[in-house]
Amino acid sequence: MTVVTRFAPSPTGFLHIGGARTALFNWLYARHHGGTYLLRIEDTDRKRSTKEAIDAILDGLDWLGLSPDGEAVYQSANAARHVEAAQGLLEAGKAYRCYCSPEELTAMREEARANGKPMGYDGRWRDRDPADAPSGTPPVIRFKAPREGDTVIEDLVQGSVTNANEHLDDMVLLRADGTPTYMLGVVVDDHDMGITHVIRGDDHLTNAYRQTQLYLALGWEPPVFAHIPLIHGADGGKLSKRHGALGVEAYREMGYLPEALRNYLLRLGWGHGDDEIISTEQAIEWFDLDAVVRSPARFDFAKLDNLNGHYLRQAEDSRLVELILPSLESTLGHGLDETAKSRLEKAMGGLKERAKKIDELAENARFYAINRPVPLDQKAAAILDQEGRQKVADILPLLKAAEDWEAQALEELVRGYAEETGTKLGKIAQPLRAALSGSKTSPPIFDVMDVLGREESLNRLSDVAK
RNA sequence: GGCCCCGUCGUCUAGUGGCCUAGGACUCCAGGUUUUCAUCCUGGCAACGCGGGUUCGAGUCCCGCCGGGGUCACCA
Repeated sequence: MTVVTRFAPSPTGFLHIGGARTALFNWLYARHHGGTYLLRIEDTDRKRSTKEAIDAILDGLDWLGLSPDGEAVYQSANAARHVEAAQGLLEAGKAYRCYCSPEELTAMREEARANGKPMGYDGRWRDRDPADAPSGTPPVIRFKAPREGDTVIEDLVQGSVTNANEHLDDMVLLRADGTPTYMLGVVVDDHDMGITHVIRGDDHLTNAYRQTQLYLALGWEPPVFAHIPLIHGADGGKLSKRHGALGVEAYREMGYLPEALRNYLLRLGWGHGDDEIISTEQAIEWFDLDAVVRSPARFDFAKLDNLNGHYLRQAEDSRLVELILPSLESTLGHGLDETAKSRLEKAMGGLKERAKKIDELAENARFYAINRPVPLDQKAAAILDQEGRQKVADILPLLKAAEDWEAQALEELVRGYAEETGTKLGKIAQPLRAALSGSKTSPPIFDVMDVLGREESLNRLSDVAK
């Protein structure tokens, strides 16, 4: 059997982090088994679905490298097919018309709650004579769910889970306006799309019982289910879009790399021995549902940051330059010329070692791209006091006379000078750093001079020398 | 409230009856390397929710309790 998975978000909000992980697991499972990974937009509720949300989901998946195999399927486009399935059920006596008004339903629920009874629909129209139907009230179509026995799901993550059928009420298949509900839509679409494995958040676990009953009533074989635990916030509470969870685009804006987020998400709820840094190729080889943990995990930015730092150091310099350009240009207020870009690329090796996120990287790189005079931050100004400026002035002639303007040669030059004058290297390096970068920290100072070039370096130093 | 699921360091996890005086990673702390910062290296703090069983032996199996989460729509 060829594996076919799907990620099926509803376009009522952004692609949040839990959804992203669900997509990742579906993608990984399909890749691992040489199967197909599809995307279906669950826009059955037309009123709450938005174009913006659909775009955000598509963009988010694309950024994460989790674009589907083939075109996205829109559930709303299959409405006719859903209605057809419901009609079939009605004709077969497996569904019925219910004329309860919303008010009646609410009253029913309140009474049940007051009496401590299950709050579901009580099935009052289940076996009622159609002749009792009130005129002028369009009915909803409800599924005639089995009332005896149990529904058992052999879930690949949760194991064998059972629910007594008496706990499940008769769900609505077709609304009074004739439109299909999500519950009907998923079943029909998953069947029609040939989905073999339904991997989703375990908030859908109870739906799986109902859906299994529907599959059976329709004469279809249910797919294999795998319900993965939800991701919680740092406080242990539910992390959902309703509680301020962030969309993946927010992580992108915060300066995270997609491969880092993927690695982090992978380790949230799944493990492979002591392995932490796991490449996508490796993940495809190792991933399977049996290693998915059953308890919910909390989201931890500290670990994400650490992972991101790792992937940042691993990334191509040219790619990193492209990534920092937008924020750099916006804080600088102007575009960068080729000189600046090539400086950045040359400096990137030393820069990426010192940042955990893209925004931080951009900030640290800024001094390479600015025009003189270099603004000094507080710490740098303190270093460049009378004495500091004097140090710069003292060594300036030596640097001006340097034959070879290259990191190693410059270092030898300055070290020689330090030795001759009996000064600690740090005493000279810090003023140079402050003058050149405008702050007290930067990549190795001789590398900085190398990247900046003779003219720019000397000019920046002259600016502060007295 | 009914039903379902979960419970190992602060966090993510390894652990499937003896290899566990519970391992790894992140965070934090202390050292080392170093021209700053960061990287890197070394070391340290830190956990089986509680109570009963079963067993020669339990983090691992069973029961109860407690705690957390999910779900009960003409939303998805």
